[in-house]
Amino acid sequence: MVPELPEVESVRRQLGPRLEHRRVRSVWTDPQSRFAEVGSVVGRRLGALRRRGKYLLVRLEGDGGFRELVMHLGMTGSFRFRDDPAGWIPDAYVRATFVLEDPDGGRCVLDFRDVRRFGRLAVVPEGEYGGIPTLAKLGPEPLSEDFDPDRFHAALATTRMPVKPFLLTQRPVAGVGNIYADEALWRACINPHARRVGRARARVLWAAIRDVLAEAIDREGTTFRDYRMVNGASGRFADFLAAYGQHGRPCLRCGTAMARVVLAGRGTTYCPRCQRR
DNA sequence: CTAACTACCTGAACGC
DNA sequence: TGCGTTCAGGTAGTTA
Repeated sequence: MVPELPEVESVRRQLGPRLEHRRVRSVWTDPQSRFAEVGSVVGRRLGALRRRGKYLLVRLEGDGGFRELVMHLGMTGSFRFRDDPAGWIPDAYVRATFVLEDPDGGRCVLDFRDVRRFGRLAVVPEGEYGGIPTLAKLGPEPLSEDFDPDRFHAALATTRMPVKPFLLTQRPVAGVGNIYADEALWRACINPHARRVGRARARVLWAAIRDVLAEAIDREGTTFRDYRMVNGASGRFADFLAAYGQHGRPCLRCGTAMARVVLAGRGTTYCPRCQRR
């Protein structure tokens, strides 16, 4: 449901080729959604669509210094092309619409739809994320070489927060949200309340994060409720969840009933036997 | 500076 | 059937 790194990466792969090198002809934004500054993308040519954590970034090519369009799907954000063969009728939840023109003059219409309005669209000078604090302090990309097991262990040692809420801050690693935090901790047999994670267990968690995110990207993410691909399809990782949403079901490793608690205000599912404190 | 708390937002699910 | 309440949760802003 919730767009985390695998979901955002899947969106990036589908959306990117259809944005790059196109020029923005016009933009409409929902006045209630505080996206007014996005109007400044009109006339700009779009560079490659990149991703950092759960953020999508597009360089805006134009006069003077480069600026950047920063997009976050929040809880329920999605992009759809209105010329989609499956048909896409804009509804009350479309918060922004981009009319794009390709170099041959062909036009297409891209809608940003977001029921709960947690999504964000912003335009900033390229790389200047001071107004987007989570992006400014974002940890390393988990599937890049910047994500190093020893540095991850060191990062975990800098806080006294329980490990799961700390993962959700996006500081030790980028892009892990509630679903994949529960999955990675289950795989690593680490209790979500743990306040100290030793070097060896940090390495296991490091590997678990990389593995679960890579597997979820292979299946185009998890669709729990709202999340959809740009083409409207659902992600196929939901059937492979071992922890998230599985409370009451037997643990896939030991058969003990999975437990659910609220930790730092977030629903948290774990195996009380495999993931002992 | 860190960490804890709350607001934001709305449909779905739930309870009586 | 209908109405009110609770839940979901990523991020940002505020407070201690």
